[in-house]
Amino acid sequence: MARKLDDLLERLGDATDLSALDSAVFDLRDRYDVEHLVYHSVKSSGDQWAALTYPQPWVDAYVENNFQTIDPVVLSCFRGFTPVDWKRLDWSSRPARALFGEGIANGLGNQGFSLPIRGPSGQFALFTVNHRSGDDTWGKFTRGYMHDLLLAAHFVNERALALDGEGHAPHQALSPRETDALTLLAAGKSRAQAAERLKISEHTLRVYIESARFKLGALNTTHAVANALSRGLICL
Amino acid sequence: MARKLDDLLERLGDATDLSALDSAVFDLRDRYDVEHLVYHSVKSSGDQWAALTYPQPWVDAYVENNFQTIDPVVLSCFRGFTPVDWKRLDWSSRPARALFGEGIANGLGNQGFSLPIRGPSGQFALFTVNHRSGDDTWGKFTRGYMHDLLLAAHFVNERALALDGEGHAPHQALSPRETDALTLLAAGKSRAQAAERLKISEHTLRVYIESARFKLGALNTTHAVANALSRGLICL
DNA sequence: TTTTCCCTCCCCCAAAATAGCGAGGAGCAG
DNA sequence: CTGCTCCTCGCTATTTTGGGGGAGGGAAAA
Repeated sequence: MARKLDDLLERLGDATDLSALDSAVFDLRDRYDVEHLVYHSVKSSGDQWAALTYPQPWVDAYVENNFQTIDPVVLSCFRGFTPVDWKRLDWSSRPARALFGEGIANGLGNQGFSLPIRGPSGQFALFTVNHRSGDDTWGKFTRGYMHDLLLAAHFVNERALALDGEGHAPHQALSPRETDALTLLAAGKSRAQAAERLKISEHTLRVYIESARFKLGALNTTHAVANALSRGLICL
Repeated sequence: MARKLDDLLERLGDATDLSALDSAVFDLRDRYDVEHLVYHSVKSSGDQWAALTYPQPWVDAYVENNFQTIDPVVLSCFRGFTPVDWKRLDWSSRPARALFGEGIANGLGNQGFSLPIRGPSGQFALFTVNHRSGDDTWGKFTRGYMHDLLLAAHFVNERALALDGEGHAPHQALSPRETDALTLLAAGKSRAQAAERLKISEHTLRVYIESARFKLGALNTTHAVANALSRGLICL
């Protein structure tokens, strides 16, 4: 069963652009005979984008109305790690029910599960399998194909995030002291506290912060820390 | 081949404590006949911990010397999304070479690949496969078992993060305005500039920053921005 | 309906960060 | 040796933030 995936995963590994991903997603949908598959980059440094099989009117409506801010699937995935089965979510709130109804009206299936994936700079994406079936059929389906689709999802996600992240700046390295300084500031220390911790004068610390700011092209300390964090130059 | 994993994945899904994970990791190692398997929670709101088959002396040395701050594997995974093959990393720096030599001396294999995984609150973990072989054997091994082990890795990671995250407060979400404020500050804007951008008074903006600081338990603006970034609450 | 958040605005003053000008020594590569 | 970066320290003045009070309207949930 998993072998059914091998050539596809191979293709994904070699994918150099997003259209290859897109076609892979369509291919996956046909192989597993589900209603829809969606790869959706919810939060990213660049533009949001997606590789999906949803009908365009639904996508447009979703984007225009900023549905991701009320979609229980997105919200739940965003604060979790594990795959989420749609039917275990709380659809009780009014906007959520409206969203679900709208989806059905636009050709979506009533069942689904979604998988959250994160990148190093706060990128956040979803991979969703959408299907039309009763609860028992759906249960059998998830038991049978969950592993396959998760594996596929991870590959799609990895490839997508990698492609998405390719443009990111070749970061300038910080000196050890600069790293120390920014790390302490990111931890909430004031300049005086950080200087004390590093056993140097506050003025010296200031020099490090300024040179780090310069190297990172940052306008102030907060900006420098934010940059360093999102580039992985420091960590909390 | 993937069927070899089914019962293990089943077991993992039901795992309710870390020892179950631990035994699963040992089980995995035996099935695939590799040198070592490592699940390592590098960054987490709680304590760092791991489920691994490395010899204890090596683990102790690693922790004591804070090797994760110079380990190319950790550093590379931290700024990436995709699985990393050890031999494609830059081992040219002196401390890195020393680290590698120490590892070999402690019984580690010379080959490996590692997979980064992230959780919603900035948790960051690694799953590593370590093996002793020549480059060609290793190439065959990765081609043959990569998919299996990735799948296993994801399951271990998901389970581990879920267990790890169980005690953590479901961190308080920021209000839209608070998110806006922190996002602009992270982009290097001053309070005045951010207020202008949001078309509100600077006083109002300050209220948002303060309440965000309070919610995040941050000591100052920089701290709040760093927290929000690493928790994925804002992005650049 | 009441409560609870969220958004918006205002005051004052102390504390902290930023900007500008400096200086010298250590270590390493060409 | 010369130039480079890194590390260390000093001063003053200005700008920005932080902490402490408030207050009212609106929307959504309990």
